[in-house]
Amino acid sequence: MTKMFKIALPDGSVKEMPEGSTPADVAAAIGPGLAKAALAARIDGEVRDIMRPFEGDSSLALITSRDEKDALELVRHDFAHILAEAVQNLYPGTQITFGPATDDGFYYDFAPTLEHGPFTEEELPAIEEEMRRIIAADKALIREVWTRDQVRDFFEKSGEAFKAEWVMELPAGETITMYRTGEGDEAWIDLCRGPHLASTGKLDPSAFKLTRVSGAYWRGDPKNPMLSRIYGTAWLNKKQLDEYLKRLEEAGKRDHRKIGQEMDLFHLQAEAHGSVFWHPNGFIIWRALEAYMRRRIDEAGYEEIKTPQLMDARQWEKSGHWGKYRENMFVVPDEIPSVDDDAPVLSGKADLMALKPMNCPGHILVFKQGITSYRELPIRLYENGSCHRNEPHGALHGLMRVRQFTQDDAHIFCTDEQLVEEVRDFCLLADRVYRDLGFEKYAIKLALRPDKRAGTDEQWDRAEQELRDAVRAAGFATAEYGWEELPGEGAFYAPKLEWHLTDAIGRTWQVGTIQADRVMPGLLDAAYVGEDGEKHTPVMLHRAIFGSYERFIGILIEHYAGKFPLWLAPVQSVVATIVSDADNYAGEVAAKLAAAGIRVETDLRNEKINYKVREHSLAKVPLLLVVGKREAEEGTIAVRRLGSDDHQKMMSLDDAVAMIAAEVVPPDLRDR
RNA sequence: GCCGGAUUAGCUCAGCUGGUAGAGCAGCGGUUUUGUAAACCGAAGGUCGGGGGUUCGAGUCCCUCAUCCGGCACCA
Repeated sequence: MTKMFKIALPDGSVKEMPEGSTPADVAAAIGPGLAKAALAARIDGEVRDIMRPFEGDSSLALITSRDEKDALELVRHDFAHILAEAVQNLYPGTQITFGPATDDGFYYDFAPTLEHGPFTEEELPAIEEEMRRIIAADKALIREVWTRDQVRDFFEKSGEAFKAEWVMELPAGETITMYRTGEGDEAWIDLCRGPHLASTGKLDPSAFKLTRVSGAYWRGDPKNPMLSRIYGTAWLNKKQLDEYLKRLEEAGKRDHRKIGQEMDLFHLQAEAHGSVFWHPNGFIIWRALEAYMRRRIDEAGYEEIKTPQLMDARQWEKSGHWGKYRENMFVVPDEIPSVDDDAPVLSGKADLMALKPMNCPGHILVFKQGITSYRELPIRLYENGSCHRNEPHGALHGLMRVRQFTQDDAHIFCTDEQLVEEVRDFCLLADRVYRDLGFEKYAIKLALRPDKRAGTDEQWDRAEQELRDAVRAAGFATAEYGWEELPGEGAFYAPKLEWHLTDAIGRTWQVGTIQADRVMPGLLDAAYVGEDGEKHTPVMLHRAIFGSYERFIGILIEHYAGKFPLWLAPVQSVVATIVSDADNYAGEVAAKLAAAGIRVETDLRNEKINYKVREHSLAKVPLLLVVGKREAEEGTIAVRRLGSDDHQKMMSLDDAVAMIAAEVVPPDLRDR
C-alpha cells in the first residue's frame, strides 16, 4: 500500500499526498493557475525545487512571483547556470567555477582557455543570444544526488579542475547535489546546492542583461589565478529590468565626480592622483561642515587639538602600524644623506619619518603629557586630522577613496565604567549629525572579532558586549536602524560599530565608526592614576562621524544630487537682471543680502532672462532673484526657487532678505 | 597590485580598413535691453596622455610608462 504524507498548507488545511509526489502535484491539485504560477516550494521553512518529492509529513508554502525576494533569488541563480551553459556552448574548453545570485542579478566566474583569454564586453551580446536560446528550449532543471567521488571523477574527466578541487573540500559524508539542465546530449551539468526552477522556460528572456566583465581571483585570494567574471542583472519581467536600468542611469547623473565638475567644486589630476584640489565652491561646503562639526563637538565636551603630520618611524613601529601597514604608508627620509641607506628603522638613527596614516598615536602622545587623574576622565580629544595612506591604485575612487583625507577624528580616553555611557552618547551625537545633514535613514552595524587579532577572548567578549549594550541603551539596536552583527569584520585591536548611510537611490556607504580599544593605549603606555593611587590603562574610543570630509562631501553631493540645502549651497543666491536699467537696484539687493550673511552673486550680463534662468538652474543655485524695471521701481524681487519650475514669488526686498537670512542658518543654530 | 576598457580643444564627443584633425557647448569680439530653462553674427582655440618603435607617412598599428573608468583584492 502506498504510504501517504500529510502536507500542511499555509491556510491551515492539510492535504494527503502519496509518497513520491511533489509540491508541483499539490499545486496542480489546487488549481491550474497556481500550478503555472508556482516557481518553487518552501518546505518546513526551506526553499526547495518544486519537482523534489516530499520526504515525509511537511508544511508547504508555494513560492510564486508575488514572493518577490525568494522568486528573484531563484531566478537569478537560474540565470547564472544558463550563463555558464551558454559560455561553455560558445567557448568549448572554458572551465566553470562559481556563479551566485547578487543583489541585482548574478555573475559567473570562468577560467577561459589560454588561447581565448578573459572575456570582453564585445562578446556579451552573443552570449545573451545563446542564453535566450537555452531559455526558449525550456530545458528541465533536474536535481540529482551524487557521491563526492562520483562528482570528482566526472569533473576530472571533463577537464573541470576548479570544480574537482572544490568538491573534495566538501565534508566527505555530505549529500552532494548536481543539477542537470536538459536531457540526453543537450544536458549540461553543474555542481550546485540548488534550489532551481523546474525549467529554463520559467524565466523571462527579456528580463535580463549581461552588464560587464571583470577579473576575480579564484576563491577571492590574490595568490590564486585570476578568473574572468561575467556580470548580469536579472528580474522577474522586462518592466522591472527597465526600471532598474533607469535607476542606474539616474545614479550616473548624480555621480559626485560629474556634479563636482559641473558645479566647479573640486578636481583631481594625475600629478596628485588620489588627492583632491578643492575649488572655492567646494571648499565653502567643507568650511560649512567643519564649522558645524566644531559647534557639535564643543557642546559635547570635546577639546580640539592639532598633531604633527610627520612622525619618527619608530613611533609607528611602537603602535603596530609599521608592522602591519608599512606598505601603505608614505615614508620620507629625515636627513637627505640617509636616503640610499637601507638600515633598519630601529638602527638608533632617526633616519625615517612617516606621514601619519591615522591620528591615534598622536592623540595618545598628547594624552600622555603630564599625569592624568581618574577625576579628569573622560578626556575627549578631537582633530580635523589630515592623513595620508598609500592606497592600492585600483582602490582610488573620486572623493570616496583617496590617498590624502581629513578625518573628523576624536579619541575618548575613559575608564571601563565610563565606556558604555560614552558610546551611547556618541550614538546620539551621530544620530543628530546625520539627521541635520538630511539622512533620515541609516544603519548601525557591529563588526565583531576578526580571526587575526590582539588581546584575549575575555577582552573581546567584554568589548563586544559593551558596544552592544551601548547601542541598545541609545535605542538604535533595532531593525529600523538595520542593526546587524558582522562576524570577523572588526579591526585587529577592537570591535567596531559602523554607521552606514543610505543615499537617495538606496546605495549604502560606511561613514561613522566607534571602536573600543584596550590594546593601543597599552602599547603606547598611556596611563591614568586611579582612585586607588595606582596606574591604570585607560580605554580608548576611536570615533568619527563624517569618517572623512572628502567621502562625506562625496556622499552629500550624491544624496542631494548637487541641490544642497541652503546652508550648504556654495552659491546661495544670484540676483539676475532683466534689463540694464535694473543694474543699480540689483547691486543694492546683493549688498543687502551680503550684509545679512547670505552668499550672493549678481548677473548683470546682457542676456535674456530665459538664458539666465537656465544657466543658474543648471548650476543648481537654490535661489534666483530676478529684478527688472518693475521690481526696481517697486522695491520688490521675484524669488524663484530651484526645483519649483513656475512658482516665482513676488516679495518686498526686506521680506525676502529676512526670509532667506532665516533659511541659511545651519540646522544646529535654529530655534534657539 | 590583478583583469578588462579608456585617454583627441576648457567641457561633451566624432574621426571607417594608416594619407598629416572635426562638431556642439563654454570662453573671446561684436550686434541685440530682453519678464522666468538656450537671441544672432564673427574670429580664435589641439606637438590627439608621456616615451619608444614599425612605416615614405601614425590620432589610427606595436611596445612601454602614467592616469582614469568598471570590477577583483585591499580599506588601520
